[in-house]
Amino acid sequence: MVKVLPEHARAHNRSMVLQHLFHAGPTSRADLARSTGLTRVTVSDLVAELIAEGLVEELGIRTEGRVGKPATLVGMRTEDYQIVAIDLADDAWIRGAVMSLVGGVVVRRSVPLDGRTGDGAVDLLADLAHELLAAATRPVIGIGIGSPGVIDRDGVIIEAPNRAWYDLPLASRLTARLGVPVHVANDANTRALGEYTYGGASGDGLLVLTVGQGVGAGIVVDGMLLTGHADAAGEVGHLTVVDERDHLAGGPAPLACACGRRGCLETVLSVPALRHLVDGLDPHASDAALASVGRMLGMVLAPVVSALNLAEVLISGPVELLDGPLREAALATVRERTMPVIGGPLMVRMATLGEDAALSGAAVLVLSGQLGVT
Amino acid sequence: MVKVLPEHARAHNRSMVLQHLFHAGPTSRADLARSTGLTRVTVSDLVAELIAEGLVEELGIRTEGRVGKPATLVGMRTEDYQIVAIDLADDAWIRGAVMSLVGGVVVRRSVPLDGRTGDGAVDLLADLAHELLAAATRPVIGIGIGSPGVIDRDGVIIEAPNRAWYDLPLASRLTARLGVPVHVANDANTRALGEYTYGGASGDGLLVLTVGQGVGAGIVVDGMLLTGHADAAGEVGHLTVVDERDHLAGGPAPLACACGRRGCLETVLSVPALRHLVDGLDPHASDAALASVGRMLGMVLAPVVSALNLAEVLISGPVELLDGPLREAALATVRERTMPVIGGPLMVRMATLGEDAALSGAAVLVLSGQLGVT
DNA sequence: TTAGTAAGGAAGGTCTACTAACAAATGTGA
DNA sequence: TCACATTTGTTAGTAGACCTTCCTTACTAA
Repeated sequence: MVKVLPEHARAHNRSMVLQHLFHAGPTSRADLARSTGLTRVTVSDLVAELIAEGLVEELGIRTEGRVGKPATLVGMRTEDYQIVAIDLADDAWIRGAVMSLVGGVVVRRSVPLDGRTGDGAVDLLADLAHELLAAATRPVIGIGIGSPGVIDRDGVIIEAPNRAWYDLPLASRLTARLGVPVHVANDANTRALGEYTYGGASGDGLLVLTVGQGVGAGIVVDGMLLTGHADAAGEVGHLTVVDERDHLAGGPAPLACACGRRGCLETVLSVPALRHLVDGLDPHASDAALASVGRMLGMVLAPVVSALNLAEVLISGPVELLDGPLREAALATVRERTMPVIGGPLMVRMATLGEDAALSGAAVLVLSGQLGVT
Repeated sequence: MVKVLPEHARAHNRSMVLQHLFHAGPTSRADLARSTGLTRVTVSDLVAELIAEGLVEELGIRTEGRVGKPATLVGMRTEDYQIVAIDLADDAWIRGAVMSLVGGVVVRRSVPLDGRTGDGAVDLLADLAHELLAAATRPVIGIGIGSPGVIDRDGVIIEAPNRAWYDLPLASRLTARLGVPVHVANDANTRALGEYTYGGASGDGLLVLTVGQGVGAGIVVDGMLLTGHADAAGEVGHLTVVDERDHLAGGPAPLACACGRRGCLETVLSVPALRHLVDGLDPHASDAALASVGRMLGMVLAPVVSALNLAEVLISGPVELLDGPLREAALATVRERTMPVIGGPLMVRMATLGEDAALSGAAVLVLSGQLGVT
C-alpha cells in the first residue's frame, strides 16, 4: 500500500482525459466532463494544461447544429509525436520501427544480430535505437522494447538466456545512453497490451498466446497486465503437455525440449514444430494433426480459463497454421472441459494485429508509461 | 477508468494508517509517518479523525527509553467492535458467529436449513443474522456472508443453485432489512481473503483451494481478489480431469458429476469422494489412492501456476485427507510439469486457518468493505 | 424578437497535504 | 550538573486540486 497525494489524483484525471481523446477522437470539453464525471471547470483546466504541453490542440467549432453554444473541439495531437518500438523476439534480427501514436509504422529498420549476445547485443540495440531516433520525422516521446525473458516492472531483465542477459537494467541504461525514456517488457506481455489497446480486445479477462520460435502468453485483467510474483507470468511454453501416459494411450511420444525436459508445449506448439508437423502431409492429414495440437492447447487453457474466468483468448502467429483446425479444436476442448458458464461465453480467436503486433505492443508500453494511456 | 478526487486520496491514506495499526499493533504517530511516507502532521490529522470516530485510541506513553521525547502510542480498538460472519457453504446448516476484529469467534450459532431454498432460505438467514446481532457484546460494524455460487462485487447472487437463488441482490436486501452494512461474496473467495489477512499468506500470487462438498478456489494477486469477467473466477470444480483416454492408459474411469458431465475435478477431489475412495483401504493403498488424486490436482494446477506465476497454493479442508500424499503428489506434479523458475519457488501447503476459515473470510469482507483494511 | 439551452470561463470556497517553526520531554557528554 | 542534541507532536501558513456559483457568448425554436 502506497500513499496517494492530491497531485497523483490529478495525474490520474489528466490521463483519463487524454485516454478519452485518444480513443474517442476529437471531443468538446463539455463532453469530456460528462464522460469523465469531472466538472466542466476541472476539465477545462486539465485541457489547458495538456494544450500548454503540446499534447492536445483546439480544432475549431463543431459544425453539427444543436441547441446552445456550439462546442469547441479539442483533440490529441497523435500525428505530431512518434514512438520508437523495438522487437527482440527473433533470434537472428533486431526489428525496429518509428511509429505514430495510433500504431502505424512510419519507418522500419532491422539489423542482424550475427550471434551477438551480452554487451555486444546491447550496443547493437542502442545503435538501432539511435538510428531510429534520427529517422523519426516528429519528436519521439519514448522508446518501447519487447524482449523475450523474465523482465521486472522497472525494465530490468532478470534473465534472457537467448541474449545471455542476466540482471541487466536495460531500461535505465538505455535511458541514460539515449536521453529518451525507455520502457522494456516481455514480448508476449507487450503483445497482449497491444491487442488490448490497438486491437480492441476486451480488458477484463484477456489472454494473448503468442506462437513464434516458442510460445508465450500475456494476461490482461481489469485493464492491467498480470506480472506474477517473480515477473514470470505467462511463461507457459515449458508446461508439460505430452507425457508417457498419453503415449501409452495412443498419443504421440514426448519430444525432448531445449529446456532439458520432455513434452513441453513448445515441442508441439511453435512455428518450427508446426511446420515440421504438417510438412508433406495431405490437407486432410494436416488438418487432423493441427487439431490434435489444438486439443493439447485446449487442455492447457481450460484450467487457466476456469480459474480466471477469462472472456477472450487471442492467438497470435501465422494464420495458415493457427487459424483453422488448431484454433477450433482448442476452443472445442476448452468448452468440453469447463462448465458452460465459463466456456460458453469464451471467445478464442486470432489476434487482430498482424506481424507488427510486437512493435505495436512496444509502442503501447511508451503510451502507457509516458502518458498513462492504455 | 474512474475519476479520483482528493477526498478519495485521503480515504486511501486513512485506510493505510488503519491497516498499519491493525497489522503492526500499537504504534506512535511518528512511526506511522515513517512507514506510510506521509508527514507527521498529516498522520496526526488522520489519527485525530480516527480517534474522533472511535476506531483508534491513545494508549499512553511508550516506556522503552530512547533519545528524545517519548512517543504516545495509538492503537486500533480491535476489541471494542465486532463483526457478524455467516457461512453458507454447508447444504444442511447455516453457520454463523460473532467475531472480534482480529478473527476470534465470540459467539457461535447455527440453524438447520431443513431443505429451505429461495425466499425461505433468505428469511432463515436474516433471522440468524438478527439473532447474532443481538448476541454481540460490542457494536457490530457489519455482516459478512460467504456463499457458494456466482456473486458479483455488489453482493448480488447471480446464481446459487443449491439455494435456488438467481439474480438475488442479497447484500442490499439484507442491509435494508437489518440496518447494518452487509457484504456477500463467494465462499471460496472469502476463504482466500481470510488466509491472506489472518493467515499471513503472501499477497502476490496466492491461490486457495477449498475442498468440501465440492471444490472451489480463490485467487489473490497484488493484494486483490480476482473476480473474472462474469464473476466466476475460481470455479474449478467442474474442470474435466479424467477422460476416456486416461482410462485407456490404465487410469480410472470418469465418474458422472452432478453437473451432468463426466470426470469433473469434484468427482475425485471433494470430501465425500475422498472418503469413499479411501474407505476400507489399508494405509498403503490409501496413500497411493490419495497420491493419484494429488497428481490430477497437480495437472490442473500446473497451467494456472505457470500462467499466473503464483507464489503459493494453499489447500483448505480436512487435514487427514488432504495433507500428506495428496498434497505432496500435487506439488511434485506441478514441479515436474512446469519450468524450474515457476515450480521451484512455489509453495503448496495447508491453509493455516482451520474450520473457521470461511467465517474469518466473511469477517475480512467487512473489514475490507467498511474500513479498507485487508 | 424573445425565451431557452448549452459551452466555456472567472471568482471564490473547501479540502488535502505540505513546509517551517516551535514547545515539550528525554538522553548524552563535557 | 547543565548545555545540547534528539525525537515527538502541534500550530500556522502555503500551494494545489476540485468544487459551486455566476457570468458571457452563441446558438435554436417559437
